[in-house]
Amino acid sequence: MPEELETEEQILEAAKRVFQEQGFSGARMQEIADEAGINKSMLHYYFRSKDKLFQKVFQESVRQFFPVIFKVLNSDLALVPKIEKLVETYYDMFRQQPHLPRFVIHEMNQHPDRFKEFVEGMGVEVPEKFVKQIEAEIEAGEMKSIQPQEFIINTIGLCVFPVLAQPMIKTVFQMNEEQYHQFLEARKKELPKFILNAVKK
Amino acid sequence: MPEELETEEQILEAAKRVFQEQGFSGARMQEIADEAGINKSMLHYYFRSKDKLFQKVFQESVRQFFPVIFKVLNSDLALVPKIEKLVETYYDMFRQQPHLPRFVIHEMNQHPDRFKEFVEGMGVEVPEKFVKQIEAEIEAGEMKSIQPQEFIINTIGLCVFPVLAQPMIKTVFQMNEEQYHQFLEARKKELPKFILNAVKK
DNA sequence: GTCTATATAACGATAGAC
DNA sequence: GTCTATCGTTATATAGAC
Repeated sequence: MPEELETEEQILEAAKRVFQEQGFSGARMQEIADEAGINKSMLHYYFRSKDKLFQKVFQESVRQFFPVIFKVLNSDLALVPKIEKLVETYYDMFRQQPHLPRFVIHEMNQHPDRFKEFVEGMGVEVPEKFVKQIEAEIEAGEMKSIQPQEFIINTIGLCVFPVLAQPMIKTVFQMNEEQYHQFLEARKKELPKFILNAVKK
Repeated sequence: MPEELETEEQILEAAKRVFQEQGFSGARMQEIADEAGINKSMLHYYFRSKDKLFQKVFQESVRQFFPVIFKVLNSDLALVPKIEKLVETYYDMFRQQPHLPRFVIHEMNQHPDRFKEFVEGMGVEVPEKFVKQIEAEIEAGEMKSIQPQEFIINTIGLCVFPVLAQPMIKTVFQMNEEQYHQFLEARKKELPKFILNAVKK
């Protein structure tokens, strides 16, 4: 019994690595099997088809990418520590799974309808509490007038883009692996300042 | 003679559409042939292999994505109109080729070494003039202290992300095609303000 | 240059022994 | 549950007629 869960879990972990790196059409069932250290036909025994295995991985990835952040947004923190926490949460996630954001972005654009259906099914909504927090700050004169959705999109974009654009950044600004890593580390502190300045009155 | 150029150009245009939408591994030579209205074997006659055809398309896409923007950055405009021009240039580009940024991001991550070699070969450098402009503004006390590379990355990220995340934005904020289009239009005016506020002293 | 027909390899998926 | 062997399909690529 524990054996069964273990194999299934090993497959899912291997599939996650391969799919996130190569995407659905670039991934090979053989490579997933090798990565999991098992036979190719086991993949079909456990998940029937490449598509079904992919769906599992994709849905789990979406669950990591969005709700975690919305949880932070809807927490009870004040604006400043909340943004700091948000940036930190994202960069911790990306350190462990550097291909996660590109994977989600690429695949949700390949099948937008399937994506929409799935996300609506899992009950992701506009982070209402955060929206109200922003509106309150604006009304209190603490913050410039901005649409909450703009603010959310800008914040997530500023977190995600440097990870998506890693090869470009390394090339144009002539960074090696170590320098890029330092760049991301420094950014954890600089980015919240940039974001908060943009809306500070 | 004009015929030959025409066919080759038709193939490249078709390949551009299919590759940008589906990526290298997702694209099918048959689909490119259909899209170009010609026979499948013509693709090999003109470009020998899928990989060679892809390289052509990818390199042209990279040439669109980067240098156009660096040209704006290195122009003689003052900071404010320069940022406005930059945002406008990107969104004009994305309206014509909505899949361009995702394509470049996905594929440069699939083959970072090949990408680096190619970009270095085409002589893209840090936009020095813009870097000096920012340093001058900071020294004059007009602008908060920020690393020029941070500023460039933030600006491009803020332009690109809403296009990459289209399905997510539509779903979470419940927009239809028309509303998403309005959102992008409004953003052309709002985004420069956001960026400039973030660095204004 | 452009077509049809086909070679060749790769991939997802299944059958069947253990 | 796990393996080996193999089927059926699809993809890239080429050969050869026109």
